[in-house]
Amino acid sequence: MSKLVIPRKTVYRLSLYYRALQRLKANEVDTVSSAALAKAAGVKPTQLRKDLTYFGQFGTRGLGYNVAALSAQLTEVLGTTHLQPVILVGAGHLGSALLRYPGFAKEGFEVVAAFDADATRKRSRDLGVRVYPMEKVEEVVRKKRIKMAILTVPGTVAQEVANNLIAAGILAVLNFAPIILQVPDNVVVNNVDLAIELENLSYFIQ
Amino acid sequence: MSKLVIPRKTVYRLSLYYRALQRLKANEVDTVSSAALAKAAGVKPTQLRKDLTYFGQFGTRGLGYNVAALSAQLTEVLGTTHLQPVILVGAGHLGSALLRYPGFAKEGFEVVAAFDADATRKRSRDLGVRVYPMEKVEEVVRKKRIKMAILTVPGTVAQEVANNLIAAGILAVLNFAPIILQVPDNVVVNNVDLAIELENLSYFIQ
DNA sequence: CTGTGTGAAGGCTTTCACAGCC
DNA sequence: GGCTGTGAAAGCCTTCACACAG
Repeated sequence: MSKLVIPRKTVYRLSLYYRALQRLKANEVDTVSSAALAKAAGVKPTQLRKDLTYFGQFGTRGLGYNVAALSAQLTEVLGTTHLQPVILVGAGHLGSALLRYPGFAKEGFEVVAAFDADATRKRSRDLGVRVYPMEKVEEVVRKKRIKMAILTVPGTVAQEVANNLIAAGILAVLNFAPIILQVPDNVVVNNVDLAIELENLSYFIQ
Repeated sequence: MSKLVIPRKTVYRLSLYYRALQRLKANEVDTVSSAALAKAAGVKPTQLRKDLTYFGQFGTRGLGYNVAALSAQLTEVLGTTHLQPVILVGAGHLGSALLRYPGFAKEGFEVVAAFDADATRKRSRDLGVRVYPMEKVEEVVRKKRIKMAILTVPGTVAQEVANNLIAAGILAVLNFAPIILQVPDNVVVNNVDLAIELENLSYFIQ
């Protein structure tokens, strides 16, 4: 009922809160105030409280939030209760590094297969997952009903590859190529553009 | 005079426009309408025009924008006219991949040195830049007057390492560690959190 | 007295609508 | 006629102020 009314930015911050809660849990803290949690997440306390009200009331007045309970609620809202399979397309330098990046598995994502135009060149290194030739991508996506893809191919072919992925059934793309993908309305794209992040930083220290 | 009033989000989009213009230039297009450029950058035409008015008038009514001229103006505003030296701290999988990533140099950033707690383990591979032990970081930052750092150390030590960098004179950090860094007001941080981006995508395809 | 929940106010961005110029 | 430049309106998000609960 409430899902569609949660603002995009709030959803994003929920992940930050969740992260911070995991750290608190690891430190065996079991209650936290909005002030403390907000600081850990880099936001203002009122914003944290407002964000939480979008999907319920979880705190105890005068006390704060129960770490375990709030954590569970966030998992629920974010839909990260079950593992989500992901493919990686483009096993160059960046793609290979991401395959070895432990952060995805830690947050509940499993990279089940990787694809590259030149599958053989990468197979030799141990990437922990099989690298298939690009031609296989549609077949695998369809068969395993994969919905999410990490796209680390060169910008020149990114749109074309994205089109194929979408045709095969991919609904969400984490795009590292430095172009804006044109996609249908039902497909979500998040862009990670490292050069732009640097450029942006450099502006603010001029 | 105008720099401080340009909204943060506008600055970010200026980089997108710049990118799109480079592609147009490569294709020898020399005039572009706000509609076409906006599409390439993934925004609405009115937004593009509004963004540009923050620092001047560059178009010709009835015609559009001169690609080369607008491109030059953006370089000016973004302060990317001269090369900006950057250091990379933490040469693990992700850090090493970033060292080999051609996108930084292409956009005017030179990674001049890398640092790692275990400097020797990485030196063997050809990363195109020297990997120094972590203890050297303050010295290098001070001597070379480096202002920007890419932080790819584990989350557990990220805050501590960031403190050292800032003490040495770093003013901007591109942070890949999955924590929110607490920094003084004069320091800028941009966070890139790959797991959160994936989590965010997964929410929207539930 | 501490700390949450929330309507209302405020501020920031985006979008509209159209005047102005080529 | 086509397309930019821009004040005004709308929309969205954040912050405030304070009621309320433990």
